[in-house]
Amino acid sequence: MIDAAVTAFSRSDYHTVRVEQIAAAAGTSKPTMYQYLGSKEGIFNACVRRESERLMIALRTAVHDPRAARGEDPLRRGIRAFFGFVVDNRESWTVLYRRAAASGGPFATEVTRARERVLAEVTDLITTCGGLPSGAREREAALLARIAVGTADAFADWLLDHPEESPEVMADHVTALTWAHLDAHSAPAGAGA
Amino acid sequence: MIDAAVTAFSRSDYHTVRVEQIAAAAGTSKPTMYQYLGSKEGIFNACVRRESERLMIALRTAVHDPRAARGEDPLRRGIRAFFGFVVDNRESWTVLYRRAAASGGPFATEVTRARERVLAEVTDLITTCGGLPSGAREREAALLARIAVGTADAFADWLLDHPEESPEVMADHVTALTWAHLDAHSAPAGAGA
Amino acid sequence: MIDAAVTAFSRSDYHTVRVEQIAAAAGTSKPTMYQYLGSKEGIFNACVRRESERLMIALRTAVHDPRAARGEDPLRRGIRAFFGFVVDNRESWTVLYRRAAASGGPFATEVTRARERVLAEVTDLITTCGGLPSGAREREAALLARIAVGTADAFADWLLDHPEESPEVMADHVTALTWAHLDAHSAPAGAGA
Amino acid sequence: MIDAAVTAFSRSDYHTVRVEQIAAAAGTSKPTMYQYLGSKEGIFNACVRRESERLMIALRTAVHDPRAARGEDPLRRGIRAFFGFVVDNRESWTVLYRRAAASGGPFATEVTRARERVLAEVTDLITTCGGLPSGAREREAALLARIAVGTADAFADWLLDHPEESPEVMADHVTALTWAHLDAHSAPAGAGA
DNA sequence: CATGAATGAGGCTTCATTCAT
DNA sequence: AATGAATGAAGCCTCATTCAT
Repeated sequence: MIDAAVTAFSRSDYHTVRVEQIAAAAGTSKPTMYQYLGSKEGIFNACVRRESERLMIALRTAVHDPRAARGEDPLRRGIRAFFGFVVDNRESWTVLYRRAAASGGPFATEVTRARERVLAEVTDLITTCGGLPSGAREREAALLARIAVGTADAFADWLLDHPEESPEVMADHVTALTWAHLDAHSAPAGAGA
Repeated sequence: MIDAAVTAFSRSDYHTVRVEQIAAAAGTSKPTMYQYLGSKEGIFNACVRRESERLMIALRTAVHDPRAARGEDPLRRGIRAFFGFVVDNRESWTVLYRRAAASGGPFATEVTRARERVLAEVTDLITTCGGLPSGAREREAALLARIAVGTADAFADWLLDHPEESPEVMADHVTALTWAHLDAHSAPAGAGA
Repeated sequence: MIDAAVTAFSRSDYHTVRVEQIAAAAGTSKPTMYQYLGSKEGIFNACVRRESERLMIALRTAVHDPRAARGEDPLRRGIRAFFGFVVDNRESWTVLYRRAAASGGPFATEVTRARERVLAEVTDLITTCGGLPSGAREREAALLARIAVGTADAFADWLLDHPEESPEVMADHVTALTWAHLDAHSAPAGAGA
Repeated sequence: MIDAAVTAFSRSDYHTVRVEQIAAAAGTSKPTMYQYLGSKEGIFNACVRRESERLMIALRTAVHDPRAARGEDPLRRGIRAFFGFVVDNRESWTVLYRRAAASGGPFATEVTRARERVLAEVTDLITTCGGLPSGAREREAALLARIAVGTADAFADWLLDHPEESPEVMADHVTALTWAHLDAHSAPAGAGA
């Protein structure tokens, strides 16, 4: 039922999606949805909450995965998981990130917070993984998280037009990019790397 | 009059913005707006068109600026201009990029095209400036453009929460980042850069 | 529900009738009407279709009525039924004939066609009933139909101002008039008949 | 200027005609029209008044025409003139009769009255011309007038589809019809003439 | 409990109508 | 005197939301 809602909200604007549309896609009727989710905003929030949770789990699982190779960088595993999630769950990602970015003002309680939660999680990932060079504080981690998120978003778009690209390779790019920024930050003079 | 519309559309969702609201902010009345722009979609399209144009001009001007230092990289000047535009014209940028990204389906003729135009312009900038290392084709330029745009977007957000940061320095970061990606792309090994 | 619409449309111009007005008269609300009829034009078309059907049925029933006196002219029975319908259902008639005549251009799909359908039905009645004198072709039947319709319309108006008149007697007048025209047409000399 | 209005009002419904449309057709601008006619209703009333006057004059002129043949029936001359007017001035007639018939309630002061004025004039024509047989009172004249008007209207429509018909011959039909009715009225039994 | 049917509230759009030029 | 530009008022339509079944 929420699945249908996620799909719908990922395809169109919040205001463009009609509750009846979601109900039909979910194989039920409007009143039933209202019984369970309370309101349209409730439906949307439920979507955000659930997909948000899924992303968090994917991230944490990847980072703390005991089966992971010892030698691999936890940060790298995290980035890979994050990036993979965005690519594999484009609908979820759209609802989580794009719709949240689109809503101006305190539209839905959960909506704007969702973006922050995503950002916070990625920031946390970067921070706790200790990938930051000496002198880098959490502030830098936050900026880095935003850039990583923006990059992943851009890349997901890119894959739409170029399906032949390998997500794996691209994940490497993003990781490299992140590291590159860490270095660049240490010496923000300008050119080179 | 379009100014008011841009401000409004940057603050809220397309559907949330009320035409009367724009009219009031523009110091005029609804019918007057309809006389000039035809419809709500017309108003929005006008915004997109104008801001789009402003961005293009900013970009081209910066690249071909004869007053620029001889030795400076045209690509760098372009990136700087682009980035500066996003930071200095957050409202324009929101309308141009975020709103366009948020609209699902072929919402407005101009809207989805705006995003592509922005992307195309940046791609063009990267391509024609010859900043790409040997072996890089236009496909890489397109990907790079998306990443640059995503990064700039993420960064503009960052500035909102941290106004003490200097846009200048941050512009350098982004430029560095772009270069970093160029390098990373050549050798996507992973670490260092 | 359509009853209320017919009454409303018979009382005022199409544009003067307010949908809310109809809804109120029907004991329901605007959205309900739109759910069933789709649009204001849909409401009007529904009226035209239904009343049109009623007229057709009244006509055909009268002509083929097996209980009718053997010796009576089918044409006469038809004219009587037609005339009776116009007099007894002034609202229906107004919607079917006057509103259709008033609409300039191809206003509503059903509207202009309604008038033609009425005319066609009456023409058909006259033609098939074989009431035409020798030498009369279908062209004369069509003209005759128009005149009969116009006469009935004029007469219905007359009854409004003179309620004391007996419709029965007047129906005879119209029938006589129709016959008279048939004769007049054969010898359009001018006087007497 | 009124010419343009008459043409416009004959082509479309009162509400469908836009004042700007009339102004454009008249080669002037809206404010100018308002200066002269005061309001949209004023414009319409002016049309009705003028065309009404034209019809009256045509009728009276024909009836009292001293140049007319001595032996010809004045009533016949009147009917002929009336009928000719309807055919030759379809626009005027539409505004005068059809639009008036369409307006329900006390729409425009002049409008509903126009129809009555037309009817009254024709009634007067019939009455004063003394064509009525003994025993006929003005009531019969009024009914007769309505029927004549309705017939003329129907006939004008007919001519649209059959331009090859001669108005002259048809005028004879109508006159014959009128006489026929006079006779029928004397013996409203039914058939024959 | 789950649904078909109903509605209250509100948005976009359009005209008839009037000032400043 | 004639007009381009501006607006107040009002209508159609839609959608989130709720009763009776």
